[in-house]
Formats: sequence, C-alpha cells, structure tokens
Amino acid sequence: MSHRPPLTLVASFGAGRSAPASASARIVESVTAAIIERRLMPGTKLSEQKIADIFHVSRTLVRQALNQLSRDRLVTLEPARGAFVATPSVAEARQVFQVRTMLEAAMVRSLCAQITDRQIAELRAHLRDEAAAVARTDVPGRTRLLADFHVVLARLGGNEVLAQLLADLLSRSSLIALMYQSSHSALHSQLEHERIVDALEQRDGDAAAALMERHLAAVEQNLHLDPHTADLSAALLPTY
Amino acid sequence: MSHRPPLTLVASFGAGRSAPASASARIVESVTAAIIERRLMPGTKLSEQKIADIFHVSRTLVRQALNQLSRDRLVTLEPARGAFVATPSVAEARQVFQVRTMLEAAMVRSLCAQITDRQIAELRAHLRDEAAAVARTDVPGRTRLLADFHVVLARLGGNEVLAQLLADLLSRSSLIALMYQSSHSALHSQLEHERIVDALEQRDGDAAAALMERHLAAVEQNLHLDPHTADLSAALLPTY
DNA sequence: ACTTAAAAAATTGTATACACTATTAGCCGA
DNA sequence: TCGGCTAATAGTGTATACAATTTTTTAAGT
Repeated sequence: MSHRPPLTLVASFGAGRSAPASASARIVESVTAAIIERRLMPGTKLSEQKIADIFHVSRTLVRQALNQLSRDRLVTLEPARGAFVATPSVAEARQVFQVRTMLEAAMVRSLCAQITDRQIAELRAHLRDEAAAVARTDVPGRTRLLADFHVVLARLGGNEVLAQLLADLLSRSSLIALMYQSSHSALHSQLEHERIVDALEQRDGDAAAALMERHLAAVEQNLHLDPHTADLSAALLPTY
Repeated sequence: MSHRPPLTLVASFGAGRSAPASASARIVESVTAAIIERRLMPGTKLSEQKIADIFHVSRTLVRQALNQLSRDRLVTLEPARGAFVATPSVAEARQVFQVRTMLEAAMVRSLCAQITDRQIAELRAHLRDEAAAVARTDVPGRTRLLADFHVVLARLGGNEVLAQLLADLLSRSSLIALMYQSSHSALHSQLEHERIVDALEQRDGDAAAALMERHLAAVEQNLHLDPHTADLSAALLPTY
C-alpha cells in the first residue's frame, strides 16, 4: 500500500528537462503530478499566494512555474483573474489524439528500421512492469506505466525533439483521459502494447504503425467525447 | 524598396497566440522577428537590462519573455549567465526536420480527404504571392512566404493543436536555415510547393505525402549539416 | 426575500530593491 | 611582458512593495 508513487510519474513525463531541482521546476513537477494524479480537478483555481506559501517561496517563482505550465497546456492563464487547471475541450481532445496518431505511427514505422535487440528487451521489461501493475490493480502505477510506454518508445529512436514533443502531448492526454473518464480497460491497453512490440520485434513497420493507429483510435473511442444529448439530466447538471 | 516587412513575419509565425499585444508578448514577437530576420545572430547575448531599456519596461517582463522564448527553443538560458540566441546543433537540426517530415506528410495525406475547392483557391493565391516574391528577388518576403506555406497548410486542416506545433517547429527551422546557410534555391522550393498543391487538388494523398517528404528532404539536404572536415580553414574559422 | 450598489478584501500585474554569482579590470610578481 | 591573483563591476536570481483589477462582503432599496 505505498502511498507515494507520485514523483516517479512526473519524472518520467518531465524527463526532457535536465534541470534537477531548480526552484520553479519543482513547482512545475509537483503541480503536474497533482493534476495527473487527479488531486487537482480541472477548473480548480491555482492561487499564486497559496502555492507560494506551500513551497516557501515568493510569488515570483510561482508565476514562472504557472507560465511554464500554461505553455504545457496543463493550466490556463486568464488575464487579471489567475491560473486554473485546464479543461481541454472535446475538440482539443480529438486534435491531440489526431496529432499523436500522426507522430506515433510514423515513429514506430521508422523505429522498426533501427531498433536493436537490446532495445526490444528494454521494451519487454517495461511490458512486464505494465502487466504486473495491471494484475495487482495498482491504479496509479498502471496509469503511469501505460502512458510511459509511449514516451519510452519515443526515446528509443534517439530523437530528443520528438521525445520532448510527445512527452508534452502525453501529459495533455493524461489530463484529457482524466476529464473524459476513459472506459478503455487497462488490460486491453496493455495487450495492445504487447502487440506493438511484437511487430517491432519482427521489424514489420507497416504492422507496427497500423497497430499503433488502432490502439490510439481505441483509446480515443473509449473517451466520453460524444455529446449524450439524449441524457438531458446529465447534460444539464454541472459535472462537478 | 520597403524596408519594413518584419512584423508581418512574426504575426504569421505567432498567429497561434491570440493575445494582441500583452507587454511581454510584444517582446517575444520582436525578439523572434529579430532572430528570424537575422538581425540577432546565433549566440548573441540577450542582456535583460538592455532589452528592458529598449522596451521601457522592467526586467520582470523581459524575463517572462525570455522564458517563453527558451521554451520555443529560440533562446537558451544559461543559469546565472544569461540568455543567448540559440545555436541549434546539427543533431537538433536533423531531428527537427525528421519530426516535420512525420507530421507534414501525415498532414497533407489527411488534408486530401477533406480539403475544399475554396481552400485550394486560397493555396493558389498564396503560391502566387510566393512566385511574385521570388520573381522580384524580395529576400525577406519570399523567406517569410515560403515558410508560411507550411503553416497555412496546417491551418487548413482545422487542427489548432497541429497548427501550433508546426508553427513552433517552423520558427526553429528558420533559425536552423539561418545558421546552416541553406543553399536550396527559393525558386526550387516554390516549385515544389506548386507540385504539392497540384497533388492536393487531385486529392491524391499518397502523392502529396510523397512530394512533401521529398520537399523537406531536399531542404534538409541543402543545409550545410555535413562536417566539411576536409576544409580545415572553414572548420576552424568562426562563422561570424 | 431578492436584486442592486457600494465598499472592503483579496488577488493579480508590474516595478524596484537586494543578495549572490560571474565577468572584467587592475595590480603584483615572476 | 606575461600569467595569475584580487578587487571592482556588471548581471542574474529572488523577494518585497505598490498599483490596478477582480471578487467578495455588506448594506440598502424595492
């Protein structure tokens, strides 16, 4: 019953930044973690002074952090009103998944041409961790690992620019999944990851790309993005 | 002999941001313009106080702007040393073009399925502007228009996330092209753009994607990214 | 009791002040 | 004259102060 797996998550998502613990970087990481672990719900106001007090720094550093987070699209800055946890729209959700599909399909295709047996082994190890987390119903752990899979994949190609881009898109995806309560089972996702690695192992680029496209489509389909106009009560009542 | 086309350039690159003229946004735009128009060479130090004096604001706002620019990868922030115009490495240059190829090829392919005649006409109009700028040897104008072509394409799909991502990659590409002195003729680029629009008009997704891939490969090939180890004098002398 | 208006409180936006680090200039010794 | 050390200078990093705006509270009027 470990009650503290949070920092690992953020470390993996933010691994693009080499800065170990700059003052404002710590705030960015903590807020990111809190959002993705859904301890901060979308729409929540992020008061500068409150955050400053918590971290024992001045508002200056908090503002820097909030600016970074707003560029990551995890918070929105409303002029003279403050910072709020982002509430990505349905349109934005679809667009993020569309871009991810473009990037990740092309990525696994090109990865097939250069991946080494050593790297396949790394992926297999990651898949084992995923499966274990799913088996023991470790919800935060499996959430993190399932998302990390895509970042690990991006890193393998050796393209830092791509990896950074994808890491950003994945943190946005996490917020989206949280907001539109994915019904896609973790087990299903995990199995699809296995298939993708199978294709990579066989160096079948087309298959890997197709599997990745189907995987992302499945995840997106299982988000509750379609307006349930039939269900009036749910549509009219505020969601929180 | 118009000596003032600069702001247009930046407006097109930064069109993702809706903010009209927030204090620090103006600084971001001006510095971006200066970098892309190569009035600020790579490696140049950007002193906070000097910029603050120029814009008649305090360092606070300048720091905000520099932070944004560093996330755009147009400037690098060295701790306790200051901000410098970025000097993208050869590896980074290749990676940026690799990601652009992935995104833009997939983009034109999906665009084929949904593009309207009205949008084709818009593209043709843009191509006319390009051709005119090339014909009259308007160097800054053609540079801007040739880069804008890709952003315009991204906008047509209606995917704001994609458009924003690509706009960022294009400003980085501009800095890269500037640093590694592209020898790709503007005329050649312009003709390749025409071919891509031809393919779009015929709704031939595969052809459009292939043409885009070849176009980007050609641009990248004509950057001086290969180390001329034979040419010692050029290798040892500073490039500026 | 509900709406409207005004005043108070709290919060954001910007500037300034101060501490700390890096750079540069000057000086001494070899 | 050159190399290295120390002092002065300049510049960045953070905190605080103040102005401007928004939100909340309070009060009055219908």
